[in-house]
Amino acid sequence: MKTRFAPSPTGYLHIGGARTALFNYVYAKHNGGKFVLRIEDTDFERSEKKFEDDIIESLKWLSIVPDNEIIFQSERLDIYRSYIDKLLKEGKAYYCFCSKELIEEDRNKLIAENKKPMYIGRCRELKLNEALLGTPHVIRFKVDRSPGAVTGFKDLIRKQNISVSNNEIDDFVLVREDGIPTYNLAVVIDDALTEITHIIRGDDHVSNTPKQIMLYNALGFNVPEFAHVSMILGSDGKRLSKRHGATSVNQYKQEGFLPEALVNYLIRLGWSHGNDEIFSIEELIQYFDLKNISKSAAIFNTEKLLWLNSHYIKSKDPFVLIDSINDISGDLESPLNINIKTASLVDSLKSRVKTLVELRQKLDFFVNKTIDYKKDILSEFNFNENDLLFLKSFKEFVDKLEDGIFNCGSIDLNNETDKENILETLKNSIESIKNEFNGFLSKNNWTMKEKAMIIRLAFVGEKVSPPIYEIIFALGKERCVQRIDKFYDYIINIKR
RNA sequence: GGCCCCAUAGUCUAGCGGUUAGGACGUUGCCCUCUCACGGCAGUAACACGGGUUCGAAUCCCGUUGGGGCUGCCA
Repeated sequence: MKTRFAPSPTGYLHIGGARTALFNYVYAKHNGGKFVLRIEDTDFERSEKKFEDDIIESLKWLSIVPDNEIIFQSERLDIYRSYIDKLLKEGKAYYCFCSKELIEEDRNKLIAENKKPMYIGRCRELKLNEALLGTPHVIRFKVDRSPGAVTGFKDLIRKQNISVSNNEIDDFVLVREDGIPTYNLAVVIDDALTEITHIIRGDDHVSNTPKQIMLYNALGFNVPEFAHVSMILGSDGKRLSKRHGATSVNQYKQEGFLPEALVNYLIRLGWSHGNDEIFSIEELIQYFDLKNISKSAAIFNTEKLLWLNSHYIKSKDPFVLIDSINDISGDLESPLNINIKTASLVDSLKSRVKTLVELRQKLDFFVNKTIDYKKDILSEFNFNENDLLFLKSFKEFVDKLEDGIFNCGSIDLNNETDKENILETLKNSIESIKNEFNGFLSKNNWTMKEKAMIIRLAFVGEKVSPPIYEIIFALGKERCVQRIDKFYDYIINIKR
């Protein structure tokens, strides 16, 4: 049992491609089989190394790992040659010397007559000679034209036979003028030679399948099973394209999505397992079956992807999140320091964001040395003398907090037990701050509700933030005091 | 145009001849609450249409409509 994913490196790994790769991967693993990656780079005009790298990298990021050494079709040209010779010798393929212009003329004529634009078979029975072979030519497949001939196959997803009259199938080109085999020939030879048993691919290949089946038969290969997965559509029901937003896997990574979320989303787009929504890759391998793949096309819905992403972000260890954020931060952002203070904020922020990018952004108040207060936000509040008095005594309170509360000692982050202890230490510190702060409030007959906002504004400059105690802990005494001072001056200024 | 495929809420889907048509995202309301989230509870919304078959159809058949794919010396 063996499946494959065979992208052409003419673009970045597309989410549609990622989904078929995923289907192939989990299906193979579910059945204890192998999953093969093959790069179909026979189109030298459009293939690029950077796309090849992107595809391999993106698959790896998604944890879709092939079992083989990656196969490159461009390195297998000799192999294809021998099979072409065989077809030629057996009269199953023929040389065609018609120029592109001539073909174009034929086409236009047929279209004008309201007929299907197919090759008219001018060279089908041509007598060959040396001189002729020296001129430009392609090699075409000689489709069986006997009356009533039909080619079909059973599709594993549609669970029915799909067949087409041979009259609908052109004498398609097997080898181009430059001697490079076309897609239909190369796939068949490679799939057969690598003994692929199940071909799971996009819907857009259904009409190629009969051609390929003819080739399997002509070359004496066993015909594999076929499963055609419906396509992913954009929000307007049209084929997914750049105007629908991100389409490449790497783009999603850069936008702060977790691979688990993308995998989970992609698999659920067209596949189901009862009412279940959340799947780890291990669970997918356990449950996945072609039986439960939907036949109809699915519209890509970013909202649901965001929900899954927030779900996985919430479940992550803060240190892992810090790594992931640093992994995608650009040159403009300074990398996050890996320490307990950052982790404490990340841990608190992770249930408030939907992407890593958003998470990084919400950390700005902490990462940046100082903050700038925004007039449009602060002008919504009417601060008075009492607020100034509060700030004064609050500053005093913070200043008197024991240094030990903020000091968590040095921790070796590579040490797992240390890492475990971190959370405990963290909890204790925040608990201490909470107790001290509540004592401070009740001593003065103040409540959290009435004082939280002014503190939040002073420390973060925004109306939304993580809980107050956690901010105090993360910021540390010195910066807290600085910000209270700055805020005090700021509101005195606007009062004037 | 021709050929092939598809059709349950805004979206992803469960359903496989008898269900109050189930779940999830979204959305709305409430609870929790130092803000925002998270979480909890409740609500909202669907079988494209028309014919058959059958005691009975979202489920089977045919047609209509709508959508997608292919129609390359791209894959």
